[in-house]
Amino acid sequence: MDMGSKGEHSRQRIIDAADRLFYIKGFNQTSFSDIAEAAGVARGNFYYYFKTKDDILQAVIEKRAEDIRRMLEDWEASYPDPRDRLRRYVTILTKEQQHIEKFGCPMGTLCTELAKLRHARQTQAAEMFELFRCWLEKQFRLLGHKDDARDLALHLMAREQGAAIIANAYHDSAFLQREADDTLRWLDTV
Amino acid sequence: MDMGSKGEHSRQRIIDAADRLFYIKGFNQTSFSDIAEAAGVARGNFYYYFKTKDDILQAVIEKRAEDIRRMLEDWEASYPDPRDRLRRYVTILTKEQQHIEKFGCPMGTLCTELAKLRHARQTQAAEMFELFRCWLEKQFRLLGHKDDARDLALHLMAREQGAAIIANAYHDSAFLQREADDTLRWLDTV
DNA sequence: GTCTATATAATGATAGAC
DNA sequence: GTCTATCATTATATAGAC
Repeated sequence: MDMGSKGEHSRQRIIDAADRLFYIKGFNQTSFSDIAEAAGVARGNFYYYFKTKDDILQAVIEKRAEDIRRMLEDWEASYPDPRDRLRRYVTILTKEQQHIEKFGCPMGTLCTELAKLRHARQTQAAEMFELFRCWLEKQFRLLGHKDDARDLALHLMAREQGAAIIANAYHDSAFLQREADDTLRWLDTV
Repeated sequence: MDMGSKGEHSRQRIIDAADRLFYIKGFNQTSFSDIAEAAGVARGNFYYYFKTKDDILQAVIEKRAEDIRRMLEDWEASYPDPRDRLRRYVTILTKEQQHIEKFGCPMGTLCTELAKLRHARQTQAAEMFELFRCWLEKQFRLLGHKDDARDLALHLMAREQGAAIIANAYHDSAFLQREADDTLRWLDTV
């Protein structure tokens, strides 16, 4: 019941800063000093909230998952038509153009990095994908797809990831837009 | 003309070891000690061949580019039909299943990491993609595509990258196979 | 809860003997 | 061309005063 205390504020600031830095610089390339500085917290005080780097990674993943859940709920409330919901998903590429071109997809790049690190939180990070997969699958089911709803959801996610990788490698946000348009056309045929 | 000397052997062993480790562990996560150990070279001796970590990254990128060029030449020699050549490209996903599931695509993951590091060799790494893009574009042109050959090449690359990301995140090589099959069907409609 | 100071290990990189 | 020894820096992590 002490949510307004300085402590909780510091904790949240650390998570927010880590979330941003993990995306921009990568997990392993982000030091405690980087996070502490960005959060405006003394280095030593850091360990009052997070004992290990694994702890803060876990907190960041949980935060991102929560953000995703909230976003999907918003979309579901805003768009009654499942097809419009799927379209909204594709439109991430358009709305996040600038970031994707520079840093790729937050989910995709984190999972890629954790896989190479053979990090214990790898599975947990992949569950961010699962949130999207389940939600997308549900929309495809509402459109009448039974056996292939799951495959369609995974395929749609793969398209977004592929577009993000190429756009990031080439620093080409125009390509991102073309891929988004192409995916929207594909959606109409499904 | 001294290609059989011990020196050149060491240099090549270092490059080969770095190539493998950069793929498996990532560039920044691979230390000089890791490479030296894997190559069977003393840590100090390392600097006789490569002054900085940037130097060895450059050498690895050049090696990978050379491997790609050779592979594309082989494909061109083996398959007279441009459509078969495009199919061969898609089949990478099948042949490299095991590696992709564990470590993703060597090109894609390296470009992603260098982008986050804001590394100077980022552009050079992206030229590995360019080798594929040019070659794929040429095949699409041979199939009669004029204005959209370039876009088709980029789209095909994005598909492979997307499949690799999802397969890596889920450690699911069966998905990789389904995406490969799906892409082959798409190729038939182009 | 917040801070300074510090321990400890690993990193990229150098110097110099052989 | 190969090696050992070492420097400077940075990283994660801890101790303890306030």
